[in-house]
Amino acid sequence: MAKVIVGMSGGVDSAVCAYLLKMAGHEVIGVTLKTWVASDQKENRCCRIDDASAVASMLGVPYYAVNCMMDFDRCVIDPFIEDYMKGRTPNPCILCNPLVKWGKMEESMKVLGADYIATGHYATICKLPNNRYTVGQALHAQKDQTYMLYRLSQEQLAHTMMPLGKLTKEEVRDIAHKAGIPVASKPDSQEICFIPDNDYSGYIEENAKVPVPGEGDFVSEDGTFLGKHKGIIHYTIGQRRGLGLPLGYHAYVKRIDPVKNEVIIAKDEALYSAKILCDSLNFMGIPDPKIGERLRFDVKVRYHHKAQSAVVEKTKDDEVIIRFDEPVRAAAPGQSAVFYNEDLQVAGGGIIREVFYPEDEKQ
RNA sequence: AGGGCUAUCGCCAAGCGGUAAGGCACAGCACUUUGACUGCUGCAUUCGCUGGUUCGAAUCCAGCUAGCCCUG
Repeated sequence: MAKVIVGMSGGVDSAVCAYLLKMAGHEVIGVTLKTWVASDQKENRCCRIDDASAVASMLGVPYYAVNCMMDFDRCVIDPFIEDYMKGRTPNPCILCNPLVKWGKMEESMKVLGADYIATGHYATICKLPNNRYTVGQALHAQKDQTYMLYRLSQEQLAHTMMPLGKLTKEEVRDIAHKAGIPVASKPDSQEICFIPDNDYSGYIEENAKVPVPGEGDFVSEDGTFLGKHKGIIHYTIGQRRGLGLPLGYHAYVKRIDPVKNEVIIAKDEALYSAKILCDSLNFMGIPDPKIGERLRFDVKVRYHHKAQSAVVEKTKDDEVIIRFDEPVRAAAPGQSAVFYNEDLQVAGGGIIREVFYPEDEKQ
């Protein structure tokens, strides 16, 4: 039996995670990472101390709240805002997990003399024949969260447990109800935790430390002026709604040019790309490839994306070029590309830096 | 005052005698621990008004009204 730090958000999943480990005989300690403070505490969906502590006391386990707002601001919010200002589309959760959540839980683990960290993620931790750790797809594929976890280190994975990986959401809720866990019926969280009203641009405008780029031009791919946009932070690649352009066909954002402050508009069929470049790599199920090495994986380009077969070529230090068998739609710089092996385990991943379209290749 | 042009959903806009495209916006739904993302559904019995021609008109004709442009 081990001493386990359970990261408790205040939601059902992490509550059931703690419950299951306790029932299995582990010594459980609940920890909530306080990442940010909402003006209205009720709005905070990823670190509800009141709910989490209620669950902990019901389970009869020690409970601590850990302040990590400074780290969260520095590691998650600042890069998030900077990315948007550059016309990119970041994934805050992907940075938050290894840097803030695991970072703080590892500290707590050491301080409290625990052996493991556990979370309520829908994923399984696997140790491969090559002795490397990785995360494998959850049984409940719809809820699979491996995409968000690809940046965890070997060290972090080695002492992490994810007991929900082999359960469905329904089973988790069922367990919660039968165990009388207070948050059993709490709705699933969604969207980015620190922007509960989902107003990204409003959030960025309020919190940016430098002036937010203002209005500029919508232009077609050949540079024709199509209208005025509200500022590049309002758009992401592949977006259709909210453009306000009556062009007679569905218009989508194809690229964002932060230098010219332009948003380039195209039809859906022009949004497909078979080649992307990634950096900020993290390899999980395999060791860091050598430069020039080519590997075949199924690659996800966004969280809700079915992985597509592709060849990942390591081109230089911390850079890969991914060539898809079939072009993918609306790959967006700032999002992550995650590589899966044939067993749906994460081999690695990186952040998309550049997306190449057929017309780029001709030049 | 004379000449020309235009008048189709809140907005942009097809239609050119055969029984109202499309887009934007809006609303609802689905999806969601990245993207105010995506997808689906709804949205003019009616074409400035009044008559006329026709089996049949938003589409042709006449008059009226309004806006724009040119000439005085």
